[in-house]
Amino acid sequence: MPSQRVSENPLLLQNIDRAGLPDLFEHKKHIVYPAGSSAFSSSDTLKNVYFILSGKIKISQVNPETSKEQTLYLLSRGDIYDVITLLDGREHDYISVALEESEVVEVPIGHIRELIENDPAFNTFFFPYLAKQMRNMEELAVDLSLYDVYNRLLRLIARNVDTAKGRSLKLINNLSHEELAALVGSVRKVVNRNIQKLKNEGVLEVSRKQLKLKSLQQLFEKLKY
Amino acid sequence: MPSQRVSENPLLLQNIDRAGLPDLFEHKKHIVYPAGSSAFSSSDTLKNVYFILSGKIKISQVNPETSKEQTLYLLSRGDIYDVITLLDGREHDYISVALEESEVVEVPIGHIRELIENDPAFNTFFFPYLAKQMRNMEELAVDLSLYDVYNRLLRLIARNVDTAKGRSLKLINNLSHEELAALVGSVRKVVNRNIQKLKNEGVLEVSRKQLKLKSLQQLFEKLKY
DNA sequence: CGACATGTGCCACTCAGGTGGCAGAACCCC
DNA sequence: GGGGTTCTGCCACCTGAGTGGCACATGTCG
Repeated sequence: MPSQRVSENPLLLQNIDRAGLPDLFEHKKHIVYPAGSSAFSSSDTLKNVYFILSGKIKISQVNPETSKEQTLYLLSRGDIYDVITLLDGREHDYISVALEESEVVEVPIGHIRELIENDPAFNTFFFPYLAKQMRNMEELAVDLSLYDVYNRLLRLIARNVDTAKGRSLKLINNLSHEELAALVGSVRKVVNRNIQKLKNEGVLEVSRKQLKLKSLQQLFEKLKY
Repeated sequence: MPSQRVSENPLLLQNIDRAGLPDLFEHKKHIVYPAGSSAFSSSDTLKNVYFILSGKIKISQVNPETSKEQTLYLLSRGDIYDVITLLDGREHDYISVALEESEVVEVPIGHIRELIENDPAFNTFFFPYLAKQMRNMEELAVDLSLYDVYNRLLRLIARNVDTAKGRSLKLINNLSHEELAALVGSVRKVVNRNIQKLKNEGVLEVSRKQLKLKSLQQLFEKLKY
């Protein structure tokens, strides 16, 4: 079967192996970012779209005055960046850092625009993905505005319980307190304080760069409201 | 000319008069919400999409514990709601209130989905609109996380300087301090404090339910970072 | 193995911003 | 015109969360 269209697979990247994306993207380019390095930039995403194959890439913004940082997206396998520039063609300010070694596929933005125009199957995947991103961002804003750090942490954990694996948390299981702070919009020491509290309350098990759920029930109890 | 397609006008609602949307939307329904009433609900937007013709509709979320409120969107002429449910078909939690008398056109969600599938001209309007919404929500999250109330207010004002009319502010020019607080994620008294400060600094002119820019230059000076 | 970098845990302190309360101004509508 | 509602401005007070500083634990790598 020649040149299978990526869009014929509604789960997109789920079944694509390391070899890369199907032939459709002739100009695709496989890139590996080492842990700690900065990944694509604002000017890159003006020209290309990036499909994340593995790893973890943090997209954040920083207040130059206070140098406080807020993580906006934590990209991992299956994510697409930058959908905003993809939709309107305008530049988008952000900083990106690979939190661990990460593989991505780079595709010229025009190719994806063609897909969106001509390939309904791609869109059955793409539109709900857009919606998910919008919901996530809305949730971040609501969390920041309506909940204190303790509850933001609880909610972050709850969103990342891995229903399959039970006790370990997906996506946030090997982040430093510094990174967790950037995710919930606070600072390291305040996050630490609250993690200690959660530990004492029997919600979490904590070790260096490792959060583990101790009791799902405890978590839900604290979360009730 | 029979049945003009709405999509042939890239500015969509800009040129549509009170009579309503073109015939394309056979099942369209014209609705007027009185000031202070709640508009469409989560279950409404599961079935219909709403095009705002006039007025101001606040979409917000409330923390049931503290009853603090955060405004997520301030819809006015040209806005479409709810794009998230439109994209993924799933329910979306929110509260809506018409801050002034508002006219909308209700269209069954399936009709718009057809437009998106079949009408590229509609999409040249729709996709950038999506991007704008995403940028706005991102900006809200960043503001909440990285700036204090004083600066959030400054930024809110800056985003609403009416380049045409100079001194009066678009969209936020006739809101109570309570509503301004919900917009910037704070509470009435804190917002009041900061508005007084802005007044004393010569940035704003203030009267009941009326903010006016006093000095654009003053504004930009405070905003510099 | 040992030096160095990174991550964690706690202390004491400060302060922006949220709370409660109240008086007076502005507006609305009968 | 007058009673009631909404909005505004200020006060004093409290508290969550950010700051600075430091000791120690855990990794990493030559």
